[in-house]
Amino acid sequence: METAQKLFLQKGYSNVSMREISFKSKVGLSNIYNYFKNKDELFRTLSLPAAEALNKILVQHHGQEGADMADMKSEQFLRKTLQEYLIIVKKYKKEMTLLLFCSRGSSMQNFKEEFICKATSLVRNHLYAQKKIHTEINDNVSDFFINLHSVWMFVLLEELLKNKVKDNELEKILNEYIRFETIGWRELIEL
Amino acid sequence: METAQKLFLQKGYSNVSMREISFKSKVGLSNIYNYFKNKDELFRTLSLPAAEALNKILVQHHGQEGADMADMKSEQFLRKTLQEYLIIVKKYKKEMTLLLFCSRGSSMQNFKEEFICKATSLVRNHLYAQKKIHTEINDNVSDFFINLHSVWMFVLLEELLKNKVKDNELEKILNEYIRFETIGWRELIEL
Amino acid sequence: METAQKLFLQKGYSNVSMREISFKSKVGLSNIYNYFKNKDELFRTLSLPAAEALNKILVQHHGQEGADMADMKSEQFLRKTLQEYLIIVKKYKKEMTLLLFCSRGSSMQNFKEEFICKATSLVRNHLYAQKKIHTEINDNVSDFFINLHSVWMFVLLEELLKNKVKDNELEKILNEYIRFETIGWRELIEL
Amino acid sequence: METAQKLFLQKGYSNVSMREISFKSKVGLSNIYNYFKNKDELFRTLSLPAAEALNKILVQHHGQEGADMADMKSEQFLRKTLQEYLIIVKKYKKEMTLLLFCSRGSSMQNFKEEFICKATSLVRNHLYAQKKIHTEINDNVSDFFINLHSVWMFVLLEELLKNKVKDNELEKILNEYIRFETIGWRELIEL
DNA sequence: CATGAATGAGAATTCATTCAT
DNA sequence: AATGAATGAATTCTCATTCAT
Repeated sequence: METAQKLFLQKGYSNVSMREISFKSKVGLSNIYNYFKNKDELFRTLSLPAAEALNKILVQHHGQEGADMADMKSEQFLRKTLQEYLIIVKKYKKEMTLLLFCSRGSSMQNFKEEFICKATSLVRNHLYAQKKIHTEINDNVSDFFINLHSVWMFVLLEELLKNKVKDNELEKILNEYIRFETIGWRELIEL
Repeated sequence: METAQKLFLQKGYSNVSMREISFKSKVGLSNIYNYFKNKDELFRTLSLPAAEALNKILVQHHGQEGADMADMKSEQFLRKTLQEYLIIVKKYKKEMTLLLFCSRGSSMQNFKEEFICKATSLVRNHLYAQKKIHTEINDNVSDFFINLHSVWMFVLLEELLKNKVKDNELEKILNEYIRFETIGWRELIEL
Repeated sequence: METAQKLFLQKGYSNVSMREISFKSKVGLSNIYNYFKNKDELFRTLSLPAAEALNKILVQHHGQEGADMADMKSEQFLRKTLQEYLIIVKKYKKEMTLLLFCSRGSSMQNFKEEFICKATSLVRNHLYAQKKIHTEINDNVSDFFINLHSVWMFVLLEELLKNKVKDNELEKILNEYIRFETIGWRELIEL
Repeated sequence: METAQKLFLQKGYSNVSMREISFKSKVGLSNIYNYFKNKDELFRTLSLPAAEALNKILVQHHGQEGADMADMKSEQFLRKTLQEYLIIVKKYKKEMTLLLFCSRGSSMQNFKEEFICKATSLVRNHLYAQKKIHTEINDNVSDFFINLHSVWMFVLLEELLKNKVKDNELEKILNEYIRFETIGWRELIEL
């Protein structure tokens, strides 16, 4: 599994052959198949923790909707969400990288797209809920733009994954991001 | 070439075989090799216009630096840059898609990353230049964040490529984007 | 195809590997795949003539039902049917053997069973039609027994395929078979 | 053994892997090899009772020849033989099915053919013996036809094995069969 | 009596590419 | 400019069997 992880991280799912994993790990090729049914299963096992963690966030956010969201300010909501993501990005760095950058060809290749899709609709719902409360909000923001920002937040995570960012830098980056987003949205929504 | 383009767009470079291209185009398999040395060359030929157009923008921006950039305001600069991109995205829609989404496995697979890298450093230089002129600017913005925004602009283009956006929507989206970015940067830079 | 035919006849579909066919035919393993998509397709191509010929008989018999069957005597019907089978058994000896004895593992493995099933229902219909005309017939023959005889006729063909029977013997055998069947049925039906 | 039996019955010898037997029976894969040297031996053990019972019949019939067969009438002989077969078919239903339908790939795959061959020669001898006693018999019946009937009887057993036949049906079927065969042979032999 | 780990040979199939004509 | 035939290396996966403990 170690070897497989290393290779998948280096070359991506499709460009790593079972032979190579076998050879470099010194585990007999057929022996691998005693532990993993498939090349795909091997990969899935390796990236599962990241996938589960991400899905967990989604589920939790679903639960939150309603009651306590009423008085939640945009900025706080954003910061909280980000922190949740950051924790798992830190915890499952390699698994996350596997899942987001190295899964093409595997059965996980659509995970990212689907996740963003779900996450976006969550954001959209959050926005709609706020509109109902704060009726003065300008709801004339295109769906495309909402979706774009959802992708952007994901891109932020991806870039954090790619670049090795130190802890003190991280805080600064996050503050920049939150300030940027907050003021931007305020401008658009004409709050 | 038509057939190859269609197939590459549908499945991505690695998942299209020369056999399939030959079969569906009714051009003899070995005959293809009379025109293209490689599968890779075939793909490169197909995506070249997009690559060239993107590079051209980069070169032009290099030339621009200095003289007339002095009095260029951030917003105008952004709008102009965007327009340049949009023109080629519109003109080379398919070639662009090929280049950005379907090139994995080919020798063009790193184009996107490298391009963003170059584009980023251009943006960075622009910012540094502005700092020298407008000394009141707060230059305490992390490189990571500058890079992030460069990626974001690219993501915008990608999303425009993915989603079929009508011309009237397009204008709205761009305005949202420019307003958002402008106010965000102004906030960060404390202008 | 020659080599494949020989090997399939000797060992049956599953026990012949593409490697062996390649090796013994001196046709490059991958080259075989330029002509046949599959091991299965190779086999199907080889046994197709037999399958088509058999199905053709079935179709023809369907057409016959009704009008002219009224005055057809059992013996004549039997003889005619048999002759039709014999012609194709003779013509497609190897293909037939392939289809009936060597197809396990291929997509043709159920052909025999399905064919017998269809053939049986044809025989049953013939019998029912006769019952309506000759009301004195004892219709108290079990379905099992009718089915059995359908299988038996097929077994006759199979045995003819297995044993090398000379033409003069063949005639004798057929006469024995027809006499046997005719008197047997007459006895059971109490005609 | 239970699991193996079930699987072999479902899929046939070659299409069941030791892994699957091990997994479904919850007996460690290598532990199976403590009891059975081979996959083949496992299968043989499972189908042995059927094979032995069939062979036993053959041996008994060998002994019988001569003395008491003199005054045995064809019909009685047939009925008696059939009953012997039916008893073991009933007793070793599963083992028999294994042996006759699921043995391809194992060392028992030729059992059926060889058994029929032996059985046929026994029938032939019975016929020759009768010819010597009843000199008025027409001995002009082809060997092929004799063999055919031997196969047919086996096919009867096979069909009984395949179709679930109730006891009352069984009796009727057997009577039909015996009447059919008796009158048929009488016709051919011109008795 | 049982287990977990390992093995090596072999299976079908794919693919980019080449070569002679 | 085109064709048909061929190639060789690679890929994923399967399976019966063995071995040390």
